[in-house]
Amino acid sequence: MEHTRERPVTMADVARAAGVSRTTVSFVLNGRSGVNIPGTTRERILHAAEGLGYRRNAAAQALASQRSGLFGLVTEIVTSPFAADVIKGAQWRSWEDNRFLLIAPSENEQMMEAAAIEKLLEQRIEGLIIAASWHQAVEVPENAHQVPCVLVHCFDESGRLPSVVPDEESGGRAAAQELLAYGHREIGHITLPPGIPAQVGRLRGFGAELSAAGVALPDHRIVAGDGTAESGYHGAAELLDGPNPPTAIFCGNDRMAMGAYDAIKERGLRIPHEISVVGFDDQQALADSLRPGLTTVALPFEEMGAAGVRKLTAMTTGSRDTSSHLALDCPLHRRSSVGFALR
Amino acid sequence: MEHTRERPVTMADVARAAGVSRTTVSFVLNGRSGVNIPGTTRERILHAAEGLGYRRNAAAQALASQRSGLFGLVTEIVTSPFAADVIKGAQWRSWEDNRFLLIAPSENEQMMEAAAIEKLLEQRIEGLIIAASWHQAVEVPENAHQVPCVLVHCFDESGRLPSVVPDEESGGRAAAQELLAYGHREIGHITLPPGIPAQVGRLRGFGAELSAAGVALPDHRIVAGDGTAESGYHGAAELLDGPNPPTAIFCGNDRMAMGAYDAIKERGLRIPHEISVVGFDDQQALADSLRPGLTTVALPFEEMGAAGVRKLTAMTTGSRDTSSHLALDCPLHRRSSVGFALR
DNA sequence: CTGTTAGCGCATTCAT
DNA sequence: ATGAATGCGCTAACAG
Repeated sequence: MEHTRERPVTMADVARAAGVSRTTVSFVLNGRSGVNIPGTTRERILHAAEGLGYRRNAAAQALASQRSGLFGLVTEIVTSPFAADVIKGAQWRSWEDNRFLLIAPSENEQMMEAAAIEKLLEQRIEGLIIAASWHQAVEVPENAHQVPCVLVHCFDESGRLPSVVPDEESGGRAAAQELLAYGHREIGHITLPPGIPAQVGRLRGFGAELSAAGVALPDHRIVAGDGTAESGYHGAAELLDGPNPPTAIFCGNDRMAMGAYDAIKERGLRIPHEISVVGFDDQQALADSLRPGLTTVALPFEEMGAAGVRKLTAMTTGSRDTSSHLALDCPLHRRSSVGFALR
Repeated sequence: MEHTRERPVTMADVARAAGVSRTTVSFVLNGRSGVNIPGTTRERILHAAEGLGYRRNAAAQALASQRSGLFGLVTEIVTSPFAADVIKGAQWRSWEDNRFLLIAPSENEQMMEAAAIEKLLEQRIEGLIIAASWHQAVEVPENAHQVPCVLVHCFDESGRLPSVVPDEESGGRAAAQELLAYGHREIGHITLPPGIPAQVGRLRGFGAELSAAGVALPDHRIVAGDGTAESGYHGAAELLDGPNPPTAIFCGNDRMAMGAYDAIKERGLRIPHEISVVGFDDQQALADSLRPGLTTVALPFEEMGAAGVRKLTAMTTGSRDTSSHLALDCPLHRRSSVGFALR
């Protein structure tokens, strides 16, 4: 281990070697526009920098220019299985934009989140992304407002902060289209807790698409769930035990689909031969353990992360792109739980 | 959007408000040890900082102290499905250590990797982790040596750099234990390309465990694969079509297990009732699409990421922990492809 | 134990 | 077009 600790070469060194001033070096190395520097001088400087092994010092540059080139992302990285995808999208986009992304865990405790943001602010981030683990209205910590901020997979009540969310309706429509394509016309739905964006959007999109195809979704075919496997089990039981049971069930999320599977199997029905199931969320670990594999609607996490950064970039470069609210499509992820309708 | 751009509060401001010098403020705010400052003075300073809304400027601190508090991680984030887990582990550990982790994509092109590291070095990272997407010997770019560096999921030929790798043998043993527990004694193995660490270790551990249980693994039960599904198909075919076919097959990786599934189903055999299969890698997307779910050995990515950071921390704090090579256990991930032996 | 002084490496305004 | 001067906010000797 011999990281030879020679004094690092600075711009001054380069300037001296090239026989020009530090200013000139700075201009050349940063490709400053609006300045015309003789080609030979340019060459000489570049060559000297190369030869000396000059490397820019980001901290010094940040301090002097008051721009860190950093974005921050706060998310529940350790507890949320989705966070990784948001990070991936945001990270990739940041890198492409020639910026680094600083990640800080929030883990849902309001205090921790503010503290995490505080640390990011110490790093003088130029923009902040706050990502939630489920589509909801959030209370943004006060200190988040000290820098351009965009919300991902959430939004603030007041609507002042720009946000990137999944288009839940598009997901509902995708689910409906799939079931319709397989000939289903007797369809049931188990909802999420009433009022939350996911519940409202998924149901609305689903209902609209069915309706457009002339298929009814009567009230008795819509049973209320609460997002748990338990409620999925009971919801499915209710749908199946009633008169004229549906040939397909669209579950508001994968966890409920899991419960529905149990109720279905308990009744000796086979998926997808006798009944089809579509979930929502595309939770790997879950769809992984279900037999047969669950066809489900995915949330566009990676895209949301990338879109968040893109919006931030637009904001920090002053482009008045305050088309604040972006909703991204939720694509269907086919596995094996949808089959042709028997009736 | 009114991020009021007042002049940020500096230490000088705090010092003035508290009626002390900047040095004293610096000492107090950084909890500098070995200095005894009157409790009242401390209070006064802390209070002033709080009141003025002082926030440390990381760039300035980094510049002056020559320590950035940053670690770098180079990995194939966009193309490798495993990278996210390494990042998660490393990110979490870094945060706990009060450091930020800077991520840079390598995507396997040697040139890009050096360039990525170069950017990290501009940020004056204090340590670097290079993570590979498969267990291999790597050629470390020259510039990586300018800072403490640890390799994750790979190692350098010369053995000079510390590394954290999976204990492939432990994985082989885990696979053997599972099959033995289910009563199998006629077992086949499809190997990875000969010579690579994963091939050597997995086979060795597997063979050793069987041998310890008095079960033979004759040469004709070991067929050479190359890691592709195609080779898994052919390998399984060879094992099944020979005289005295095995009741279980341990595949060197999940992709080959996938191919093996095809050969098995083609011959009318049912998994796990008539034949058991164990894979290696625990590739979500793959195990996800296989029916029945594949029981497979997982690589400890998250742990490796965390261990990498821990090692880096030890190195940068001077602790002479040059117990350079760390190998972490590979645990079995049970799904549904292992059943009781018929014979 | 506290304050004074001098950089850290770079950007930038203002002369030349 | 280039160079000199100044400051970004903080740390770290060294004095007092």
